[in-house]
Amino acid sequence: MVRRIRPALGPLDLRAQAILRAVIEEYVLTATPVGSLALVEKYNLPVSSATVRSVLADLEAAGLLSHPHTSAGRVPTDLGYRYYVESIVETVPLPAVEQLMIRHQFGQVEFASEHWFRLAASTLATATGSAGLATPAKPVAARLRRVDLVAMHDRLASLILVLREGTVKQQLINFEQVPDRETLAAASALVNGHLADLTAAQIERRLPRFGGEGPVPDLTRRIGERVLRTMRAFDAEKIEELFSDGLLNVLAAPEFAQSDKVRRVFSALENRSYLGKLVSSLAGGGRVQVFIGGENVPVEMHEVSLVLAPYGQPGRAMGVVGVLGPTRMSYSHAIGTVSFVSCLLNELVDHLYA
Amino acid sequence: MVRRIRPALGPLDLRAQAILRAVIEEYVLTATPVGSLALVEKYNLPVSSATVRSVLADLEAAGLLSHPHTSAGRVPTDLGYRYYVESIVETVPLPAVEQLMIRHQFGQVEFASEHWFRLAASTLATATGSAGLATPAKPVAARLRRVDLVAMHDRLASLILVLREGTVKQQLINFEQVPDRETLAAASALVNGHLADLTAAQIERRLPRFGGEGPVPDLTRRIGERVLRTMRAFDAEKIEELFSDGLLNVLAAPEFAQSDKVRRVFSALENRSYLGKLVSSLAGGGRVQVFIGGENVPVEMHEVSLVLAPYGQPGRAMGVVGVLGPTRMSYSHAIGTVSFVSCLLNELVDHLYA
DNA sequence: GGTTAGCACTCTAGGCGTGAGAGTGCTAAC
DNA sequence: GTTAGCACTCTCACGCCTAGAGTGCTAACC
Repeated sequence: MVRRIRPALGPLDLRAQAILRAVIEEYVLTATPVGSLALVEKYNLPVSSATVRSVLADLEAAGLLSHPHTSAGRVPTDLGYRYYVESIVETVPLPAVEQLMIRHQFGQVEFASEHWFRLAASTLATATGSAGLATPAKPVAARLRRVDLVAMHDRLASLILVLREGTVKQQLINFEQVPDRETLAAASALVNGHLADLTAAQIERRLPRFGGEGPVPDLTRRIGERVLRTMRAFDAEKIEELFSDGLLNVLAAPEFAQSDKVRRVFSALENRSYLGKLVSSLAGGGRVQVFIGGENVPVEMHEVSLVLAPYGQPGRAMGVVGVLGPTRMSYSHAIGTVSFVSCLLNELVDHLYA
Repeated sequence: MVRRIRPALGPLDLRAQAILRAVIEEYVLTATPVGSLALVEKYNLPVSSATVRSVLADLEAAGLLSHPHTSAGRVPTDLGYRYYVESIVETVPLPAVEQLMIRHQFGQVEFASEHWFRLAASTLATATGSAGLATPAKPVAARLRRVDLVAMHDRLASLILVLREGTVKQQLINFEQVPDRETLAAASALVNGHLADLTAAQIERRLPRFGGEGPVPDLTRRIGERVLRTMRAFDAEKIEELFSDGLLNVLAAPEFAQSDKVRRVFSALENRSYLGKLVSSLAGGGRVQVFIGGENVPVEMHEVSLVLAPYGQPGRAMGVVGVLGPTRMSYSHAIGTVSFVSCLLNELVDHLYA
């Protein structure tokens, strides 16, 4: 699903690594091709610019750097970033100050899972200066905790499903005439008795067997079917809810000065199907993963990178948080931040499941 | 709040109106300044280009048209559009075919209010080629229908508020040790008995009076307070939920070829406070309203127009739907579409309230 | 008086050439 | 293996120019 190109070269010698690193970090900073002279001056390299030039030529031959034109400096390729991320950069944990600030923000917010994702996205956005992404922790297979029937008026009732993971789903049901309160309560009690703590699959098996029960068999059956349908829909929906924040950060980057590129980034984010795939591939567990520029399959994402991390409890409920930014992003910082936020969400989800 | 500039001129004579109309419609179509010759040819005007030129000069003097530079054609001003919208264009209802298609879509979707807003936004987006906007129908003052307490595990419970308008709010509550099922049920029954069908203000008055009741007075009191807080928050939140769709449509328009303009449009949409004000000013009732370019207060919205309509039941629950597009948009079509969709939502809300 | 043809005028968009500047790659010396 | 020196290449910014579009004015016309 993700075209992952491994650097097809032996380990670079230390000097080459240092120079690659310098090129990348300088380019991340300035967004302009970097030349040999600038490198020597800014990074106090113990060699002359001529030597640097020959190393740069080697790195270019290896496919790690490229050349917009003859008389321009070097620009990292996707492969260069990949090598940098995997072999050069050390993952620095987020500074304690920032950790504290973020923790504080999470302390401030209303204690309801929905707020956490929004906050995660916006926190990531401000901390990294890119766009923050977050999906809710989605249960692998939702389990019903309880249903409730509430009359809205004499022809409409509201069916409320509380799922074991704390999510609430609501559905409206039309009636010729809504049954009285006791009947509704009896029906939902019956449904609760039979279907509580079951998954959609289990409910489906159980459903035929409690067809004609209770004082109003039709009603019970109807509710049962609605419950099943709703839970099925919930299980099926991929990442319908992908919170994002700070898109403007990304659009402000100089590489998106032309509006068509802006539009491409934009449609990248609307490409839920690809992001959905990434998310589900990540949800298996593991740590922070990085998807650089052209490694992303959709063309509209060839100029952006994703730094994503799963969170939650494997096998129970998983979600993903991360960052979307220009390929030219500070990967070390992004990785550190995403990693921290995912740990934070882990704690919260753990708390939810005790 | 909205700087509304009324055209400060007497009624234009018919020929001038026809020419203004032609200029606007041609400009909407082509996005390039329109010249006198093109007008005569395309719109079969019974006069020569010289005559048209003198009329154009008059319209420009009146502030309805402007001139990018000496040798360019005319471009409508915001005032020109305003005059067009108020005095020239006849509001055409949406063609029956489109009406049917939209109705059909609404028939397909899950019967739950949340889906309607999303659908409204996306329908408007595709129908008008601009960005579609929709806010949920927000009750003037929410009324509690019922609360429910569900244990999640032994230290966490979920408090569920069903509001009379069909909305469901959920909150998590921490415990040292969650009380058993019966206690929770008793407590929520007590709360329901006292607070059902009340607004936040009423609950606040009632709250002190049922302090020490029931088997677990502390619990009851705690829930009561949480209920109040949640309902307060719900009443206070402006248009936290503004669904939008089809932003890419707008960004693709030639007037946003430079990326800084794109960014401005973008931040316009994130400017929830202004949109919120518009929404609440509209929510009083009334029909479709149009806000053209510079009539909008925030600078970042000076190049876009809004066509908004309220829907819902005045005094009970109101929301807003509409369209955001470039100033150069087909107002007649937008007005027709927005009007139709707001009527459709009216029907749905009516159904909700019976 | 309103309308029209004719015409000079104005302004922009785009193609072209030029020169400065940046950075390379090569070579020969260290 | 490293470095200084230097010729070479390419882009970017600037100014110039022309073609084209559209106006505004004037004088003739109905």
